[in-house]
Amino acid sequence: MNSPVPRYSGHTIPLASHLARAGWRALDRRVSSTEVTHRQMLVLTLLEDRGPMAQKAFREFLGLDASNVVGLLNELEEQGLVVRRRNPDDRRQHVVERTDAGVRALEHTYARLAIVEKELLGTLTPAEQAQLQALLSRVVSAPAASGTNSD
Amino acid sequence: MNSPVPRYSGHTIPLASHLARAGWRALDRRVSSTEVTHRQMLVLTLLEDRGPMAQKAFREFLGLDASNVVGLLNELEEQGLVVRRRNPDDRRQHVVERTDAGVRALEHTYARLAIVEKELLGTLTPAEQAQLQALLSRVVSAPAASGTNSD
DNA sequence: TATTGTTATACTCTATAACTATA
DNA sequence: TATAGTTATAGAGTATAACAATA
Repeated sequence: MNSPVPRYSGHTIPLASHLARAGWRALDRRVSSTEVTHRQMLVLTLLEDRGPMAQKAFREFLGLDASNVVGLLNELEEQGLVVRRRNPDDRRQHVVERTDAGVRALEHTYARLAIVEKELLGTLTPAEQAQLQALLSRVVSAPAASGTNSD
Repeated sequence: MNSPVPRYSGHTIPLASHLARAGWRALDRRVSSTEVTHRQMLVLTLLEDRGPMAQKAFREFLGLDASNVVGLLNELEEQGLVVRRRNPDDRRQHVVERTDAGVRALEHTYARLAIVEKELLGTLTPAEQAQLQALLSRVVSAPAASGTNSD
């Protein structure tokens, strides 16, 4: 089929949403049962980018509710991909850290994601792909787009 | 807070996802009970972009499952924002069309979306915002990124 | 027999509130 | 009293399969 497609009347958020949905669908379809879901990947990625951190931070940076973070970390801990340990300086906090298996699992999933992105972004030149990524990165890094729930 | 933020290790899909999630959250928070949800907006937008169409098309263009489309259209029809009528040439099909109220509701929601995007994309110059939108638009319009469920 | 749309259903994702343990 | 994390629960979003009507 020659791909008639919504234009979303010139707005950016619906376009980003469309790309993200297509990307996650393609990724989860490609990921075997020994690997991680796309939501688990977000958690592992944040740990890769920023090192061990308290659970509170996942809520802030990922825009996830605290109760979701608990469930996601439970899954990852059961699979042996992260560990939770108490912070001795403030025993209310759990410091979350990746295991070696967690590092490997993320790398494995990244390989899958790279394939998906190659397919989805294939109409853009490499330079344009880099440009798209840079623009999105700046937007997401801006205060307003951080996952803050304004609470 | 000075907004430390995930970098997602240089991938595009997670960045698009982050922006989309932040955008929908901000939009739905801003939308009153007399307005439409962001998923309903996608349906109305497709009708605006492409005119009256059968329900099958929503599945293809939006990447939504057929059963979801039914529910979404039920909501919109109950609110009087779309109408379904049988296609006389193929009585299996329902042709979906916006009502005047549907047109107005979409315009109203677009005004909200414009405010949200102004906030979220504010770190980019207008030229960069246009560039981002153009790149996303090309990606989404490419065959691979259409909501095709490969079935 | 194949297709469009519908229903029933279950599973995933997200949000809210009440709770605990620490501070 | 406030904060980090947990649990219970409900609601939104999504996917699968069986079905009715029509082709």
